[in-house]
Amino acid sequence: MEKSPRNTKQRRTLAQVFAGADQPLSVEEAWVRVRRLQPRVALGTMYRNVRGLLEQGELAVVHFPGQAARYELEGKAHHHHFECRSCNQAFDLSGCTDKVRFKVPRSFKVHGHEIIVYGLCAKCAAKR
Amino acid sequence: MEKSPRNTKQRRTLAQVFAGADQPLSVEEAWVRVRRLQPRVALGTMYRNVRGLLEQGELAVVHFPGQAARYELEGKAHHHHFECRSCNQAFDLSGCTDKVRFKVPRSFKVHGHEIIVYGLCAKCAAKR
DNA sequence: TGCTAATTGCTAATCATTCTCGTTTAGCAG
DNA sequence: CTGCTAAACGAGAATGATTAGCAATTAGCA
Ligand SMILES: [Zn+2]
Ligand SMILES: [Zn+2]
Ligand SMILES: [Zn+2]
Ligand SMILES: [Zn+2]
Repeated sequence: MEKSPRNTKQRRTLAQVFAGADQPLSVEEAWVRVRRLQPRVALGTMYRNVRGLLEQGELAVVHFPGQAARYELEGKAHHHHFECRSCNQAFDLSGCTDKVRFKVPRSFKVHGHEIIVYGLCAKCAAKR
Repeated sequence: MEKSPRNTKQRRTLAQVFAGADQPLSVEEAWVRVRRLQPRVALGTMYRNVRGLLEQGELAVVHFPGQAARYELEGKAHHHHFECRSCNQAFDLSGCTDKVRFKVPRSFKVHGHEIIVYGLCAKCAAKR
């Protein structure tokens, strides 16, 4: 009664690209890399497969305000991100304040949270 | 040499709507409320004026992963937001864990942070 | 080798947001 | 108060990211 996700060439290539990425990739960024290994892949297929891998828990989504969604391999420990406002790069921040309980009314049900720290990365901070 | 922003009726109404809002509003949500006070306002004008108020520092933007941007009056005390995953509404959470220090490398320059707590609001939590 | 449903490529359709352009109007000089 | 002009407006086209529809292709299995 389960689904039977097919092991297609394009899905394999996509997973391979994410496995070899050193930073979260947008769907189009991933598309560019996939096409280097296998031309003639449709962008729509990228979106479909990213969603598939996401649902299978193989990818995690990383959102940066005002930008297209990016994805990275799932499986890292709970962590958050730092966004450089100059070069726009994203960095992983290990750990979490754990105290993310806030004054959420008791009638609310908390599922999780997301934290983004903004600023300048080492390189960009040095330039000024 | 400065700009001369005109005090139009639609800009006034928009500011009034945000002043009376108890939660961050998307441009379309604001549009609905504006039209209750003044019909025949174009959506494009909403976007124009939101951007204007934003640039004048009268509004602040709040981003929710995968959703349209929301805006609220600038100048409130430091706070964060709760997003209901059922009805999609945004709620203000007062205060902050303050312990948001993380292990950001000392060479990085921190400007600020954003925290979003996900879950179900009181109403939606009750329905199940 | 053959069958069939999952997947693909392509295109059309959404959604949020911006842009264009002809018309209206706030703000100001006369 | 009257006119002028550039800012702002309304309507709708354009853009960029993402999703949906559909006929053709193909992975997985008998
Ligand atoms: Zn940087
Ligand atoms: Zn955390
Ligand atoms: Zn709710
Ligand atoms: Zn805070």
